[in-house]
Amino acid sequence: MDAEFCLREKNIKVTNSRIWILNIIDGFNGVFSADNIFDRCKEKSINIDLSTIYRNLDLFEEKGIVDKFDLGHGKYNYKIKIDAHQHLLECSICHKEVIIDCPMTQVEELIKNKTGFILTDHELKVKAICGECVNKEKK
Amino acid sequence: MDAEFCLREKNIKVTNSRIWILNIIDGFNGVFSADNIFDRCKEKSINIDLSTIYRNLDLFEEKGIVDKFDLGHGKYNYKIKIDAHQHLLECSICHKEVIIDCPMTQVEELIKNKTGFILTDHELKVKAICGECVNKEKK
DNA sequence: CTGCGTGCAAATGCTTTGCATATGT
DNA sequence: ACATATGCAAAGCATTTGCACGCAG
Repeated sequence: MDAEFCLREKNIKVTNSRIWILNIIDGFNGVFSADNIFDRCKEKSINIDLSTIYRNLDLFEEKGIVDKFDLGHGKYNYKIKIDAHQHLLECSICHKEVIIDCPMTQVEELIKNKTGFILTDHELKVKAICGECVNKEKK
Repeated sequence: MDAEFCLREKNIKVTNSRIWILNIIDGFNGVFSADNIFDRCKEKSINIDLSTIYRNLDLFEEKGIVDKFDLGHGKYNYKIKIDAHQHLLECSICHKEVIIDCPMTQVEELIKNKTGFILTDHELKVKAICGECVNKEKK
């Protein structure tokens, strides 16, 4: 992964901290937390503050570079977004559509965490009603 | 909902706090947090400590009465478990099986939170490999 | 009676924020 | 040059814990 390219591509200002963080993240295969990055920095004697890590993880999430989720341990975990396919949600009533990032990432991690099983593939179909139609129905 | 019955059924010692909490939870339709319960207690002038609420929510989660999940707001949300169907996960390699509670609850809430859409139905198929087979593959 | 449940107060731990300085474009 | 990013220290906030007392079985 070329960290610098990745940053430019997303219109994020290129800084040393960000390059280091991206490279470190890339070294973990899979899930990591803010202080995993912090620890790795200390190992490498790179001085990056935890707050900087949090600020950048937030930024990366916003820019679609990482996913942020929770496994119920009272802290956030992150994961590089790869193969980030999307799903189309269509309201069964008014047929309005929205696109969402595949929500299975977090489910995968949850299942891995609870059972040790690794999801290799999924097929997800959902039916949904949009908020407005729900409200109309109530009246 | 008969709170007392619900508790006995799950072999949980019946206490006033627990009955109150269950009844309050039942009054919310849908998602709630620990301090939603706390606030409602204060409104009703019932003296239940937040720590008691947390302790009991943990217990209820363990006993399968509620689901605990996170919407990315830095706090936990809970939801009464209704229609708690399960999924069978089978390892594609050794065919070992595990049963998990349907993981879509959290997805539902996440989607409701992000898009306003309410999921009304889902169909989920997954392929998975168990931890041991993953390790064997690595060698 | 006896152990579990609870209130209270304090601690914990992750995450966020304010501010002065440093850095990238 | 100028806005943005960062380090540092301190604050914030949800959740947890220790302890003495109270209550259910």
